[in-house]
Amino acid sequence: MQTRRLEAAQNLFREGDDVRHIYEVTSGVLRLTKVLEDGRRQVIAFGYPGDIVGFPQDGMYHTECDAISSAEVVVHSVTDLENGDRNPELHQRLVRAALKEIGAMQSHFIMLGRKTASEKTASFLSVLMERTGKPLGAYTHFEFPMTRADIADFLGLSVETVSRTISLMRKAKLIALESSKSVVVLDEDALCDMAA
Amino acid sequence: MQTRRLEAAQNLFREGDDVRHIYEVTSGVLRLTKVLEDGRRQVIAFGYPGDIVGFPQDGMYHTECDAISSAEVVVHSVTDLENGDRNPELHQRLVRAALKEIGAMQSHFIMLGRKTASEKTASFLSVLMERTGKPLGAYTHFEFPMTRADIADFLGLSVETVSRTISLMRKAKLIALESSKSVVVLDEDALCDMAA
DNA sequence: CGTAGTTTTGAGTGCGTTCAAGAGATGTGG
DNA sequence: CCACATCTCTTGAACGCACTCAAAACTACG
Repeated sequence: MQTRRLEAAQNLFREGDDVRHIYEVTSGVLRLTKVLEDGRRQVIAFGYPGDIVGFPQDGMYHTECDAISSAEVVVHSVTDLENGDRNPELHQRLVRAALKEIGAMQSHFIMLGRKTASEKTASFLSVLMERTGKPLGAYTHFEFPMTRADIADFLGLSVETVSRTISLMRKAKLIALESSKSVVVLDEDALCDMAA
Repeated sequence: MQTRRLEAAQNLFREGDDVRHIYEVTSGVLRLTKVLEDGRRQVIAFGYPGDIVGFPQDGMYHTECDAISSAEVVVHSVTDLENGDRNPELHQRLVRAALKEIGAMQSHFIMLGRKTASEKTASFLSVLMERTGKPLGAYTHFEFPMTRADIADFLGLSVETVSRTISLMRKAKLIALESSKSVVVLDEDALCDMAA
């Protein structure tokens, strides 16, 4: 079973590259991005451990993929996704991952299209909390490697709006910041309410 | 091979229903929608002939699916998506369709998150033209069954903005309207430019 | 210690929204 | 077949949310 290590900021694949492998994240966090010619960016997804990235279309990757923290991935042959003969069990796992990806993207759609800046930001923190949070006394603590710009490009907002919204959540005592990338959630219910 | 007919406005499945079948559109147009509790809607995709809808996650549909014109679908067992043993050829076709769906959704993301109202509307008409347009003299003509509200919910805009933007495109002589759902594209290049 | 990148905050603007009203289309029952 | 009700589409006016521009505070790194 082949693995690969990535340093923070290192590229895994680019849009348009031929797909030979798909990757299963085992540690660290990856970022999938699409870019318009004029530089506007959209972060499609973040790849956390357990996620699979690099689904092909017409034999090509359709996003950029970069590590945003040092990370490790298991390398799978794309053949196992396309064909069930070679390794039925792995094949089924990959197909299931693709379906999960579709579901996740569908949820992200309504966020991008129909939620306000506050709702988007609260949803984002809420999901991260569910996925990576650890109890800290009565509260929940988690860290994340993405910058405000990454979050903004994920939510379809400007960096300034993300920062401002997080500041508001701080002032409203929903969260506290240990550093700009380390959060303590003080009021989970209020955070979920805000996510709408 | 089992098929099913749907009348305009008829429901095919709802969010939360157990997935037993997935559907291949053979005629007409379907609409996949997600709805927030307060009524805000997001159209995830339109299902045109050749498209496959109803990909499951955790055994459940994650969108509503309604016909927006009379339509016909081929009914496939969800087993053939999940398992390659029974019908390898069909299985492969369904997996490929799922991957295509992921690619299409990724493109839709940057539209929702990073494009302006004009760019969104032009992209929408542009894609529809590519997919369903027929030559009409030097121009291209096509019709579509979705209302302004459907388009708005697909693009993350208000009905009024969609209507206004289309009116602007009319005044700029990029398009002409035969009726509100029948378009003649007068200047393809300008339309593509506008799509950014 | 200096430089470059990130985050925060402030001020002002503009794009797309909401609210409102009228025109146009579609369908139903008398 | 027409009158009426309903839904869709368009257009106008005014508002407000999130944006851009600008600058300062903070952080990381060589």
